[in-house]
Amino acid sequence: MSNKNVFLKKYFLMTRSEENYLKTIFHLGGGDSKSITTNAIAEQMETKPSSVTDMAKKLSEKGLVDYVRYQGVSLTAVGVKTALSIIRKHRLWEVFLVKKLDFTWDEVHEVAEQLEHIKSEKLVDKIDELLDFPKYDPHGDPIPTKDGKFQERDEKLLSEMPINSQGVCVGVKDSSVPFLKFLDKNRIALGNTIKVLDKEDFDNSLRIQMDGKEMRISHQIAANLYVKKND
Amino acid sequence: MSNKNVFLKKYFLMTRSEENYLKTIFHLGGGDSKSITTNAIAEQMETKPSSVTDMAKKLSEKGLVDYVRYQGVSLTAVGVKTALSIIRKHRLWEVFLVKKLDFTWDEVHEVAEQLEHIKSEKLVDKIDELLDFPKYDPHGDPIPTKDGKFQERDEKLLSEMPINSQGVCVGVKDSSVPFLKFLDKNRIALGNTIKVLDKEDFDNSLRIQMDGKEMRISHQIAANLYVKKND
DNA sequence: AATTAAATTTAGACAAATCTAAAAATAGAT
DNA sequence: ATCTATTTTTAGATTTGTCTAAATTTAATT
Repeated sequence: MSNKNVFLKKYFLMTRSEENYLKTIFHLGGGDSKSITTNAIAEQMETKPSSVTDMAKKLSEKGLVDYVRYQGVSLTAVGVKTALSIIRKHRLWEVFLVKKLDFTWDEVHEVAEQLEHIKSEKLVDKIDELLDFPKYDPHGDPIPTKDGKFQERDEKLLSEMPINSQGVCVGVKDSSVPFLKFLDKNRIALGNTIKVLDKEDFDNSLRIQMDGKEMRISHQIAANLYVKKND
Repeated sequence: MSNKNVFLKKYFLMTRSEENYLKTIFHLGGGDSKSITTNAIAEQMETKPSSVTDMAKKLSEKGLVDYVRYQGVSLTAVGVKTALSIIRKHRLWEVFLVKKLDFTWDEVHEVAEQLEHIKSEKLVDKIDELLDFPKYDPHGDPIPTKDGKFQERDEKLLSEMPINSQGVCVGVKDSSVPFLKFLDKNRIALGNTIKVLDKEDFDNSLRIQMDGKEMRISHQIAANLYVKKND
């Protein structure tokens, strides 16, 4: 292997495992120069803290994270950029699966976890174009742009909306399969307009109007649905 | 890990490396119970014969190949089925890249090498459906069906066609990037009708008619183009 | 400030996939 | 039938990513 390739390998080629660590650290908030503990990362990734320590050293060597022994890790600028590019791929693939291949929103995550590691810049850009440059994935999470910008959402949890206000359902906080299946079964989908009719003091459940018909939902549901206020 | 998962791991979950070996053995003819030498496999995969020996033992343990020391390997029925499912995925993804994302036929192979390892039966079937169940990939190679059937092509090399016969260009024998780029540059594409006007005894070059206009091509080109005889 | 509990790291081991160098088996030529 | 030359395998080492168990550091409590 030539010197040049050694350079490339060390600084540009990411293994699947390294990519997964970066993604997890980002999701735990390590992009805001906040230190994330090895324990937190281990728990999230269902691995052991000692394995995380090993990887922390490796990513630190590569300049992707700042790592201080016993203090945890945070992403460097390059680390953030790399994490965002993986998240971008993940979310674009999710949109593709739902929009082009009729996957339901609880089926997409597992497959996208694999597809996000495919290495081809042209492929991602073309998928983006095919989907007409979507801004949000099927769970309502924003898709980072090619240059790593994140468009923030001006949204609220349904549980925080005042009585008589209304908005469009734009995302979920909990994207676990059981929750998504529950939403499907109750015909709650992204894009639906929801109006808060009443709140029950006793259990914080809500009476809402959606697509003309009234229904009652628990606080637990309302606290996991993001709504974009109409006005 | 439960007993059941151990079973699943040993007998169903294939690593990327295992899949690549099976695919290579199939392409070298190991599907016809012909023994393929470790040297041939090593050369094709750009690895060392000793590595192939290790993998041969492992695949043999799993019942995917028959391996006799010093004699080489051939695929078992299960091995053939597995190889075909990988080849099916590879070729479907190639069609997808060309038809839906405007990749050129010399760009698709490298990306398809990655995509072929994505594990989701639903994904493959849906891609197949989206493409309207194509029978051939962009290089003219047949796509195995879901149940592992291979439709054979009734085709000839252009170099073997008699004078004054004509046919439709359906595939390439050599699918290297330089050859594919050459074809692109000379406007030779799958689907074109080609008529053999004359053969030159001296160098075996051909005078052909394609899309109304005449041209001369070398024997080397003609010996790498598959044509389906019209009548 | 000392002690204890919790978190984190180190040291050493393991499995997968590869390699090199040496040993063994096969095939071809005389 | 024997002797080479080639092919193939073995044995042992390496890298990556993981683990367990022990040691170390930090944080919390009194």
